[in-house]
Amino acid sequence: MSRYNVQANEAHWQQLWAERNSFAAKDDYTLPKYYVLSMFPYPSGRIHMGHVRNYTLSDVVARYKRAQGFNVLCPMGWDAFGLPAENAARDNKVHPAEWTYSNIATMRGELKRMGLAIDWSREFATCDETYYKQQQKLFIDFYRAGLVYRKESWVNWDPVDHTVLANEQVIDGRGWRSGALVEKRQLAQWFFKITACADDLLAALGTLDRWPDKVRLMQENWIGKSAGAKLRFALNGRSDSIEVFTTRPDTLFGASFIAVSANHPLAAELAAKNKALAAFIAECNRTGTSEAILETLEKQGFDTGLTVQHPFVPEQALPVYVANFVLMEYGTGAIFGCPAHDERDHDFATKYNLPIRPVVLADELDHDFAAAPYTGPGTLHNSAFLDGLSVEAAKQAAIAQLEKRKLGHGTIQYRLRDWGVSRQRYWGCPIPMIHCQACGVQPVPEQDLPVALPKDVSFDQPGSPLAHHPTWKQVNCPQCGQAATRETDTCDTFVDSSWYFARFCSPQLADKPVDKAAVDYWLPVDQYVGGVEHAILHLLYARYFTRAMHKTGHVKIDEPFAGLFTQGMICHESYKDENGKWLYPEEVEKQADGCAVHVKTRAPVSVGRVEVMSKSKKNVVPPARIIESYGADTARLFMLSDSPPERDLEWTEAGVGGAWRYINSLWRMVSEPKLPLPPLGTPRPDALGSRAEETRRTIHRTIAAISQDFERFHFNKAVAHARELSNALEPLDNAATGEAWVLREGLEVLAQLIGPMLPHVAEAMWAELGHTTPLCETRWPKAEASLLVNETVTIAVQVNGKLRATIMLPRDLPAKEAETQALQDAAVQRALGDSKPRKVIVVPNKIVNIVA
RNA sequence: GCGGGCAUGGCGGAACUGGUAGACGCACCGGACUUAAAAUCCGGAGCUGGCAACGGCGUGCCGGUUCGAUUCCGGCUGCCCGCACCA
Repeated sequence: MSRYNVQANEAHWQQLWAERNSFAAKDDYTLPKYYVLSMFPYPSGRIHMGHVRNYTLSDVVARYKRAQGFNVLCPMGWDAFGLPAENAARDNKVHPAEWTYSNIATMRGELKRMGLAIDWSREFATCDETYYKQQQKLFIDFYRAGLVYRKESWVNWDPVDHTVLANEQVIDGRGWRSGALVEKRQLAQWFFKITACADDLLAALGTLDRWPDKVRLMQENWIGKSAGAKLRFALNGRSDSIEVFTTRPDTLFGASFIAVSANHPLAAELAAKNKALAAFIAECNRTGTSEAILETLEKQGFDTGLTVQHPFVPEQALPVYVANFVLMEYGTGAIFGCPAHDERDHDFATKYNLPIRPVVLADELDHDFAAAPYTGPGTLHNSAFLDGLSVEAAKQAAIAQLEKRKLGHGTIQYRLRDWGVSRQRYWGCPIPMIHCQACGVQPVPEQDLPVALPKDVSFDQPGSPLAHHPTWKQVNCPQCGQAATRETDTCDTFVDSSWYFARFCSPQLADKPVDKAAVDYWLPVDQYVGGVEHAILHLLYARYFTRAMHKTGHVKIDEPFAGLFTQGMICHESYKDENGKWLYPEEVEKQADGCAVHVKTRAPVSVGRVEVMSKSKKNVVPPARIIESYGADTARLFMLSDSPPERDLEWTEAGVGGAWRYINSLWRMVSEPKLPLPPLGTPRPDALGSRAEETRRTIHRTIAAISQDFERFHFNKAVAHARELSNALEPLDNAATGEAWVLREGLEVLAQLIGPMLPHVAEAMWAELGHTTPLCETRWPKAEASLLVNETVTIAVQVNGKLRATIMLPRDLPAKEAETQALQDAAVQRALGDSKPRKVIVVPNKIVNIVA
């Protein structure tokens, strides 16, 4: 029995595709195009199973669309800047560039072994000077267009590493690496004005009909639009006022205090003369922003002794507190507290004995305001001109009155904040700006780009290596020529990934970020595939960046990704030894009794939950090993079968075995066919036996089914349909009735249908069947419409809703006749017994239900 | 706390707009081939009663609409995800 030689075959076809340049996207902009993109990988060192799943999914789409005649662009690149390279540099004394490019080389090799239909000629890494030079140009374009600005802002500061931390890098109030208590500090940072697009980013979500609802909803919540009012409270005994934002202007008459953030300018001003307040503010700033802390944190306030005037009741004075629960980053950093109708305000008022004044009453309910606030709908009371109005009407009326008295105005507030892109790191795109004492901030002149990273840097001391570099930042001001300094911050790596998809359209272009004709043709990406973990940040930033590139004349679209698919994660059982240490799957052997032992020591191993593969739990399987022993097709098949791609997938040895067996049986079907196959191109015999006819129906129904499965990303069903077709071809063994011809037709179609999923074995089958042109260059098969409908149909017959028989009837038989036939069935008669049918429901070609 | 999702055999899952629940596979059981094993091939199988023919029960739980509900509606329960002192 000949076995399919996976290694030789896969190498052969991969080489042939490369030689024939089979997957190059054509720069002929008159062809119908299809742009398939996977989220490009970070070159961490090795390909992991998540990559394999991601690229398999996009590869099926790419190959399917290519077979349909589209000019397909499916590129690959590297999201290559980032902190791990600096950590490697510090720990292993290897330069970040060397570490990164060597990882890229390894991973490129691993990816190529997957047999992906990628146009490798377009590959680049974001750390290539040619790429980040163009990014610097974009940065300057954005700066000139007023989309980029620099401002002082509060940041998470790690006092040990001397660096700013992203919110995600603060764990329980401590730096993720140093473990030091994170402080809040004010620092000058570069920002992209994403909030200016907030409303458009929100509204346009409605046009993204090929995005998962979940992702759109997450972005909607992230943008967090809320309508309300901004209003000023005049400070008693001073000439200034405090501005607050509220979504409940209707409850203004229930106000009993004002609270400002610990970082509010007024708090800072007062703290300068008040040590106790300064201590309180320091305490607030020390507390991290982590959820765990916030949940247990008590509301705390510091009475400033100041009071403000109520805007509608001037004689009423409200105390002003500095409070730990008011965020400087949202609204105006100050609120008015209405304890009767807000949970936090109620907590605060209870603690500090402030009045609770109910102003909204529900009609029927008797609410205990001392115990809890009331936040539902109702009618306004004790509120002067608002009395008797509903909450909604009162909001409008209050805003109208504020505007009339020039005390405030209706406004829209977003949760979304401007995108801070400054990072005090080395391995990133340098922000191309120069600080001049005389001229202020100046962009680097275009002819001086790129601002390249210096090679000679040290990672021994904490803080930014660029800032420590002895000479790099010294430069002359492009405006006045005097000595000036470079910006030493680099860009957040999310900037790099915000436009790479556009660069793939013209990756070698030297003088511009993108070629207009190329991006106008290729963009938007027709199908983007990646993990849900990027549902908010990356996808939102890329949407913003595209708008910014539109405004600066680089592209003419706003939405970069027309279709988005978010795949599930790969899971695996986890294992621990007797000492509670995690073990890799390859260190564990499952025994016949179901118990697991260590391969070497034979010590018992406890089998844990099936969890997302992660290095920390060691429940990972390196794809390279699977591909070496079973081949890329097996790995790909496993990824596609069983679990729908949006769901999590459990990696199991048994599942791999099943995939492997199917690959082999596919090869066997063509290499050792049950019947001698007629030569390629033999015309269909005039007379086919009934089994041959029936098999042809299955063949053509499968074409239709798999085509639809591919369109809908139902790859698990596509695999099932392919296997059904394989099973349907098995019984063909009668050469006299045209079955050999049908077998050939079935095998050819099968090879074509599995081609996008299992490209290597499909090519091997295709060649074995006598074809000389590679399968990947042939067109997708068409189903013969006449074979998609049956002349006879199986009708289910129910008695009182219970299935009692199935009968074969001619298609589209009149209801009356179907009814008669159904009633004559023996099983139906038995089920009816003595009772007479009272009513019969006939659904044509489907079901007859007899109600007795 | 707010927002969203999911729940089908031992397991992953299928069932298009309400119409034969369990396709396809994994694991399992039996048989063939083999000195033996592997590989391969054939067959079985939701649970349950029965030698069988045949019957009962079954899509997390309770209820509703319908001739008919995995599918629609209301109410629970359990898991999962996102956001969160957002004013």
